[in-house]
Amino acid sequence: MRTSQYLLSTLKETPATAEVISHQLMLRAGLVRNLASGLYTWLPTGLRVLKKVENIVREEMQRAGANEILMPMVQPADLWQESGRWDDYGPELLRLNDRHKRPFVLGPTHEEVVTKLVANELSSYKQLPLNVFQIQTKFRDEIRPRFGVMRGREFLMKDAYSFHLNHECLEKTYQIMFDAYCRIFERLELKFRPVIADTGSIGGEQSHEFHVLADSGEDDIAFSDSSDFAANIEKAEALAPTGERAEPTQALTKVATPNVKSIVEVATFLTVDIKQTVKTLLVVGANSEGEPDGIVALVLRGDHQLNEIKAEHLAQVASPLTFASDEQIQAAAHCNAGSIGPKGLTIDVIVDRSAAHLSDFVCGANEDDHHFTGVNWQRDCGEINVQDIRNVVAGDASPCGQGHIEIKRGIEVGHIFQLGQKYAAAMNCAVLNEAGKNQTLTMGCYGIGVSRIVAAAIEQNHDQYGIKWPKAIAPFQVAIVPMNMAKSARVKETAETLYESLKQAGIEVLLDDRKERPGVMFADHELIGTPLLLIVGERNLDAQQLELKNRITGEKSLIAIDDVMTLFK
RNA sequence: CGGUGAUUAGCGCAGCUUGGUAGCGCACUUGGUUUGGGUCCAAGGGGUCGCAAGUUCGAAUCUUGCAUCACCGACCA
Repeated sequence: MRTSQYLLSTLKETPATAEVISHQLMLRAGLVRNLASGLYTWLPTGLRVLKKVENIVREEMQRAGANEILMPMVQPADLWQESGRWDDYGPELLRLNDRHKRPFVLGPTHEEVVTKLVANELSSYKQLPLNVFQIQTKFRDEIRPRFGVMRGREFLMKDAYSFHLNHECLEKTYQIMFDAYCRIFERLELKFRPVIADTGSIGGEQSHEFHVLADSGEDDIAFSDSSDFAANIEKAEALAPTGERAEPTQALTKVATPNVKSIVEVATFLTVDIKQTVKTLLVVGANSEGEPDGIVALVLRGDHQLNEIKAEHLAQVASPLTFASDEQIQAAAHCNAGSIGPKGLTIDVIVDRSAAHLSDFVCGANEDDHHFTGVNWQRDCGEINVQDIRNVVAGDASPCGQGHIEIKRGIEVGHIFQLGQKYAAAMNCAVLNEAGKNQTLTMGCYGIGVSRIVAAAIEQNHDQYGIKWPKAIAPFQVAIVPMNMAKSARVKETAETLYESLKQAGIEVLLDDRKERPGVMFADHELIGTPLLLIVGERNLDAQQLELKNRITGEKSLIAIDDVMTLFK
């Protein structure tokens, strides 16, 4: 490709709306352009990278035995009603009507469509297992699109779905996909970790996320400092403190705490360690059918944070988690939010393991501007329901039994699930088994955010001058940068000859034939991150040499023109 | 969904307080100059100042409404 024919579209200045480095560089290097909130056009350079990521993913899926298909992006609503997700999915699901007023959705994922497909196509256990995948645009009407293509509303995703007669067979494919994912991210040269994850709205049993480690990531990942345990913080278990709870030593005392509301204020006012306080959160409860019903109290140690995912998995708590309104708080606790405590509440109380381990602690007195000190669970509150409902924090004992927790940020670029029979059962996806009986299939599903990987790769690979692409996904393998081509016939001829021979060898080469000053060219190529620059100039031509510059290492060296092709062997 | 802020040329911004029909840098066009790290000089082109209504002789500027974009939050107990 010649820059004179190419839509390079680099920007000298950073657009004001771009917050994270990958978004800034994607705009500056001319990879993408914003169309509307969360919607991006891919320019030639960005598309080249996107296609390379896509191809690596495709190759590894095929190597793992998956079949590529392509399903429609627009899906009939009745499929979603059949699976139950028409009601469950919420406003992220963009719904629309066709000209006949028939309801459709823009596909945020394809479990329904693929389950329907397989239900129709398969009839015998002999056809199992089957793994199909597609690489396709998804649409999710995100609450808050941000960070460019990192969390766009429209994005490119690889989604695979496997079908099995039983759970053992699913486990095998799940492991094959787990390994395929590791190979993909290794080929992409990204620093990544598989982590244990929650299954979220997709539903199902076991699940792993694949995270690219970067400070700009949106997820907290909990690691053990002495094993390979890693889990999304949503899922990382907080172990109960070891040892017996200390015996009460203090008398229960009610103290006035005028205008003292937050836990920090309480601890400061009473000069106690924040770890000797508990906070009580009131949330909407759930009845035996899982319908929202009543109010439930959740009690945490003052310095801990509620883990909403863990809380909403509890049978007594409504999902999604909803905090009680001020009126509901008054009705349940007879005081304002700043003074609630577990003692004397008539509603269900669920106590976190760490809070349950305290003795002689401080809590609200369920009376405005008053707290209790010297509270003890058994003595003052009776039997309590203890659960794990907090986020782990750095330094906690690792749930794997080895070492302690460390927390890092990650960008979720892949997610694999053991779905089980949720969709197959809802959509009647079954085959005849060996006994000639109808048997519902067991499913797995496996996603990779292809467009997000492009952003994640930049987050991990950049410097002050621009992007430093991993070799496997660089938009071009090499750029030819001629010095003063307009004035020197020799430079022009050498550059052109080199360009032709590289092109013929199938190498992705960009010839910078613009009439620009060297500094402009260098700056542009550093910005878009081409790994190798071949600099053609009068200076070295007498010796039949070129300058070779490595974008990643910054090394400069001289190379004989005749040896250039050896660089690509 | 709540809060905050922004919206003036392709991009980054000033002008608004104190109303008089718009400016700077970069980019772009033309000519010259320069040529191994974002040259320099000169001359140009480009804006219904987000949209609508109002106040006024007169609105980018004041008022009201709307839209879009972005950031923060959704842990206050």
